[in-house]
Amino acid sequence: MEENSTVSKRPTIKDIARESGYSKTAVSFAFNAPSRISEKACRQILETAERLGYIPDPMARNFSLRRHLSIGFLLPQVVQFSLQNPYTLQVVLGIGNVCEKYGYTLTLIPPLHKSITEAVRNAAVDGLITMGMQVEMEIVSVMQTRLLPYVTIDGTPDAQMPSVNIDDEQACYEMMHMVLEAGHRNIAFVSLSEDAFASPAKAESVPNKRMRGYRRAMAEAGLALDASQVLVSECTMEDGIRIGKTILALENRPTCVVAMSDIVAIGCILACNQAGLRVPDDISIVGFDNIDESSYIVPQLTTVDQPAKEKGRLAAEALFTMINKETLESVHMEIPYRIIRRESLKRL
Amino acid sequence: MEENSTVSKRPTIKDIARESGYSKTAVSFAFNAPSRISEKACRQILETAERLGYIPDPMARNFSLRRHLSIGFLLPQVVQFSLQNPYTLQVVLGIGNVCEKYGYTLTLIPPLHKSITEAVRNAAVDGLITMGMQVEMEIVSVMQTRLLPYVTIDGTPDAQMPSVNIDDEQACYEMMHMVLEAGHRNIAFVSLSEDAFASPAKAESVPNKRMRGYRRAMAEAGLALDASQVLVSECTMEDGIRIGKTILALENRPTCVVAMSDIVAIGCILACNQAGLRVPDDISIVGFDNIDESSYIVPQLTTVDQPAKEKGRLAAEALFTMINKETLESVHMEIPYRIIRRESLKRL
DNA sequence: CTGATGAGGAAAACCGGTTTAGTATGAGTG
DNA sequence: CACTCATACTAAACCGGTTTTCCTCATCAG
Repeated sequence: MEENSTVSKRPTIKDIARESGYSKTAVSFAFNAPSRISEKACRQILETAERLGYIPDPMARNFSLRRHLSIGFLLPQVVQFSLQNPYTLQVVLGIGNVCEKYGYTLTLIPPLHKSITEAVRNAAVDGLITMGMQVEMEIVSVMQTRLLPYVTIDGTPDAQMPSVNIDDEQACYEMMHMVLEAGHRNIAFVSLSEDAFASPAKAESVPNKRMRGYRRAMAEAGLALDASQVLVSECTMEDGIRIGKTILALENRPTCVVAMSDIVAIGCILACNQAGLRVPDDISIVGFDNIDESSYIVPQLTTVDQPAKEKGRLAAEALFTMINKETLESVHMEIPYRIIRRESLKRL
Repeated sequence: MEENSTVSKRPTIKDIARESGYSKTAVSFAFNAPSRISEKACRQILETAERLGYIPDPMARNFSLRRHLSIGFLLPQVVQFSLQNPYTLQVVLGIGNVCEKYGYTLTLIPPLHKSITEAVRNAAVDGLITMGMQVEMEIVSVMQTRLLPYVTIDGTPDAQMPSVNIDDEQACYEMMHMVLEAGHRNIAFVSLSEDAFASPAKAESVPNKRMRGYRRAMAEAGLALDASQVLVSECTMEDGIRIGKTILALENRPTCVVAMSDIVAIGCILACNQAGLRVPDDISIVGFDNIDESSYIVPQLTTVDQPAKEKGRLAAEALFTMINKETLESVHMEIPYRIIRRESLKRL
């Protein structure tokens, strides 16, 4: 049943060709290469297009030109958590700025109910940026099969995988060193959970690298490792609060909490406040990331500053280099970090 | 010069058809409707696909199926500012959650260097959510011409434009009323600037609606309007600081600042702190939005709570309703707000 | 034995653009 | 005048899938 009176379809290039008396080719040229047709033809075609309300279908154009004009960011967690984590948000901002510069859109790809692999199979993008990716993951082979350029932030460097990182092991080691120097001996260490699409624990993941830094510092200080002092947290303030409570309930309460994420550290501070403990007088807390909030909160948080926005920027620039089929100057980018000592760490 | 040895192309459905000895149709069925072919054929085809590393081209599929599986969010400002504004971020989160639920991606569309109109013309999405849009804007006619469903948040309701709003005029009026009740007579009002893609000032834009609430409250209190007390700010903390400094430099310094955005209000608080003034003892400051930070900051901010995430959720749900060609229950959604009185407003 | 039915699969049309290859015309050149 | 060349344009192929249409063959009821 044809109802083209009510369900009016958009006009296509063919309609404009017919109506204006020119060919499809001419119409295409009128929009994309006006110099290749006469002024008169161009004018007539554009006028016809205007009259019929013709706008070239972006999907058809992109399909024909084999491009998407968008790059994807694979959210490490559900949307809610990913963007609520200020660190991740800064990364997204860094990526977004570069997209803007190149006239691309930024597609946020949540792990679909189906699976993250399915999401990557279907992603309508020219390239992907991921966080915490390791080369053994299934999605890596999907991206490779699709010949889709990709870069990982906070992932495991590999010949197959361009990456942007800081020296996580050393950063964590230095932080621990500072805490130990300050006289702490009973320290709770709050590690990061592996990401949503994590594969079997891999020696080179960020959580593991930091863990190595932790162990090294502990060993150097001659301290034994105590499994009950190592906890794992999601990267959310809620989970930080939960972890904080857990720590406060430990038999042998630590004098310092070293959290691998500021947002978790802030959650711990809140938990302490709720429990009536003062930071840092009753307990010291340090974090990692140096998000903006860390300098606002009372007490100001001791943390490791890592330039999140810069990570995003570098990853995106690298991705565009690959999209343009140029070769990367360096496949593994390591950028500097900085230990920032503030009020939340007290000398014992 | 053919270099198919190195520049290997991805296999297409045709290659799988040839290689497996079946037709393109059969291959398509193997992936999308296995029940329509024999088990044996399906097995052979999938096996061939696996062997050759075939993944159906998402672009081609989407093109053929006339869909994108993505909805767009038109960033009201450059990426940097949009997402750094916690209010906007909450809106994005609300939208993102819904996308996740429907298995769609969320495309962030920055105003391209070209123009925002160009961005909308080219957007590869099934629908668009915008902020602060008014029906006279050029992009509205572009979306209509493209037959692209759209919803606006904080825009001007119109028969042509589904919208999600609070009652901005009344909310602002009530806030002003409370400030006047508290005894303030010398009040600085910090209005919002119109959005990036603003059209000629329209009576019904959010900034204007709030301004009406402001005027009504002032009139009721029998106060004359003083143009020097009305300022306009970008929605960034930096600009908030700038505005704060400007206000402190006014000859006749106000006893209260009413800002139309918490992030600006917070900027004002910082400016006061820097100038050695205490809030609210030396000057009261109130905001609008009730972002999370407003309850953390010292002093806690008096503000209007508007459910940003809920706005995003409603807009996205409405958009999906339209994408599915169902009819909206209500085209103009107005949701409740709440005045929240906290420390930053002092009774004179 | 015959005709109807349904399953399995192939050919071709289609989605809406871009691009290649090619044609007709007129101007310029030796 | 014949030949080249540029201009302005068109027809058809192409991008890689999906979907419609149709064909063949086996099965089964009458």
